[in-house]
Amino acid sequence: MTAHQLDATFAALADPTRRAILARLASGQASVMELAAPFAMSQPAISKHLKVLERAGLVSGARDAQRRPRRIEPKPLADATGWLERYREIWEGNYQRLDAVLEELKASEKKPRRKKR
Amino acid sequence: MTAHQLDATFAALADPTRRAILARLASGQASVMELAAPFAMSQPAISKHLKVLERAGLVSGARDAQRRPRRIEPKPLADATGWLERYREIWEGNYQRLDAVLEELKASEKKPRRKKR
DNA sequence: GATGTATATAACTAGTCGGTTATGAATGCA
DNA sequence: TGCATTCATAACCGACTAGTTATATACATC
Repeated sequence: MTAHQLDATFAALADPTRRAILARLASGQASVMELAAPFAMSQPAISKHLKVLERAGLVSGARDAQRRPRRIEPKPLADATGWLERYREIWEGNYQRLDAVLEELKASEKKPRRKKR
Repeated sequence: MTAHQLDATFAALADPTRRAILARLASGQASVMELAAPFAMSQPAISKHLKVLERAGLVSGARDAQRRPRRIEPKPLADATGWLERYREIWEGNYQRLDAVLEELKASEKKPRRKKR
């Protein structure tokens, strides 16, 4: 999983319309018209959002006559979740207190040039 | 947790420099100069990235003389992870086969106006 | 008080984003 | 064949992004 893929995945997730589309697709595939229905937005706008999602690999499309039903692709979403979870335990551990301790250590082992406030 | 907060969080994560900054901060707080060191990028560019991270609430800054050491803020990151995980089991469950079944059902209960391929 | 260091801010630029309207292409149906 | 439906694409626009250089601010040190 490359950095570029993560870029595209998180960028795709950074828009409420696209997140809503993904949420809708989580409950099953849907056509463009079906996906567009809930939004006060033109059909081409939805097609553009779908293109962003497809370019990120989060969604794929089949063909059924004129319809292009889309479905979710779980893999890159799992990768993005995985990236976040790699750091989760560190983030949620109480390292802020540890930071302070390390900072004190660093400050005292060098010549103490910083003034406390 | 509002949609706007999720927007800001995912947008902040959609840049490799900012993800690297977060990864660095996961191992302890750091000053701007320390954060800038690994990148072939000017100091103002890093300050701007930090501003994006702060505006999203992912990072907070203290003050220590001229230095502005930053640390990670786990809460909004946990919220974003939470959003992804809400759908994870659906995404990863084998709903694609189920989609097909549902589609067949829908097609057969209405007048079958669609032609199979 | 002068100088150096760490950081922020301003002004600028090129490129991307998210929307629009208009139009075209593929398909099903009368 | 002709019409309706579904969807994509093109051209355009204003706002934002990610970088730059130059400069200002705040503080420590000499």
